[in-house]
Amino acid sequence: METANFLRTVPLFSKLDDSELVRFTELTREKAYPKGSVIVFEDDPGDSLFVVRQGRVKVVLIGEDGREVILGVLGVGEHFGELSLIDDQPRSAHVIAMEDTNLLVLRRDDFRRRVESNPAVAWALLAELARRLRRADSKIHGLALLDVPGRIAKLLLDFAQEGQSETIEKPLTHQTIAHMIGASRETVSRTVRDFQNQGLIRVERRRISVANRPALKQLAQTRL
Amino acid sequence: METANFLRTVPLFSKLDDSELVRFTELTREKAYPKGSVIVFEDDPGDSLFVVRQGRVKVVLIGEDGREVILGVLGVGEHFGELSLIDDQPRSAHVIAMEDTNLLVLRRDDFRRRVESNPAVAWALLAELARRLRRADSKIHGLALLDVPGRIAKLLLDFAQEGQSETIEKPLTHQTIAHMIGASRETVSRTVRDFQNQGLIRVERRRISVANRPALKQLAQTRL
DNA sequence: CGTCATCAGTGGCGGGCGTCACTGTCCACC
DNA sequence: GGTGGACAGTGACGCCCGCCACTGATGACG
Repeated sequence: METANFLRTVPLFSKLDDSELVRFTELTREKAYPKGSVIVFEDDPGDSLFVVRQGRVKVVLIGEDGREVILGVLGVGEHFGELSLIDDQPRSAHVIAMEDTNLLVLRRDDFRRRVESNPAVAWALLAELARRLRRADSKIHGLALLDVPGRIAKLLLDFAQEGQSETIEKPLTHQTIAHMIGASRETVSRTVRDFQNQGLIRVERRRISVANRPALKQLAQTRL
Repeated sequence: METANFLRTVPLFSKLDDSELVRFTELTREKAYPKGSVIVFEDDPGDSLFVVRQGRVKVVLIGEDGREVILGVLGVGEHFGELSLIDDQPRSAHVIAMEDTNLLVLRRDDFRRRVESNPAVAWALLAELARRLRRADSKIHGLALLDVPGRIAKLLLDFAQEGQSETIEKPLTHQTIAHMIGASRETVSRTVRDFQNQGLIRVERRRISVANRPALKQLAQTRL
């Protein structure tokens, strides 16, 4: 089955043997969300885990005045919603589709049973949460003591990292970047232009690539 | 045994039955760290889990220029070091004793074996990581869109929360607060004074108590 | 092929807050 | 009980960056 093959590529499930994988696929429903739709609301009681099958979503906190912070952008193969599933607390953020998106949905009870009967999944889940925690800490680090250029440099390096390549395939608008680093759109605009002029990055058709990695590292490094 | 009784009070272990608890205690070594000593170094390969038996430690990131960010302050009954233990990655931060401190130390392999053979521990660990992740996200939220007074208000409320009372027992220096919220000592000093003058908080002998919770909430709420 | 929405580029203004430099206070410890 | 170290309270200065207000570009869609 096709879904099973897809799940096999997701770290969370990759350690499972075939029969176990099939079990999971059977518990899965696929659902479509048009661009801009809200998939989960903060403070909702949450009882599902979602895996991105196609498209892209953003995890975002929104203040009452409407300002938002993007905690993360998730692409194909990434998942969200496990927190509420683990601790029964309400959802900690909104999740919104950035493009037309298809998600695999897993209900809590089903998932829990599978986790409990299969330590490999529990372990993979722990590893995933550990990874996120490290990233969150690193983000806090950046927000606490880097200026805007530093935060942007850090962001670009983070993205360039996970893509292996020097180029960042995800098209990011300045607005999105701004929300991710807690800055204004205008400042991002100016800074990106500066980076370009200094030859630190190369921009073509809304796609950014890293041109001078060491210099960016420098900026992202606790400089005043 | 005394250590067993202590472990029983720690959420991570509280779900265990007595025999299991005794097994854990047997794997435990107690170690003393004088005030100011570094318990773990960032980037070290880590292979131990620590539980605070007595005293207080801070989890801290330090930039090359020496500036630091405090990710958290841990008191009696709290633990750290599980990340490296889960994913075999190097430690993600320094941990430093803020007072003379006693820690229970658990080696990785021992702990892993116990986790694998006991789903209750795995589940408790998941819950703990989930809790931290939520807090980290909330911190990111604050750093990204609150000004310094807002961040301080938020911090005070967070502390007042977990202590149930309106008073914060942990004596926090302005410097420490500053490092926790990514601000300068001077600004914290001035802001605390302002809060006091406005009757939002009460300070006596380095102990802060919340006097006007709603007003603080207001400040901590995505105001400009 | 216009029309509208989304995104980007710029200038100007103002204020929040970091930094520097002291002064003052409180303990701890010899 | 004095002395040094940690902590706290100001004042002054300056700059980063958020906010406002436009002006372009680009691309989707009827």
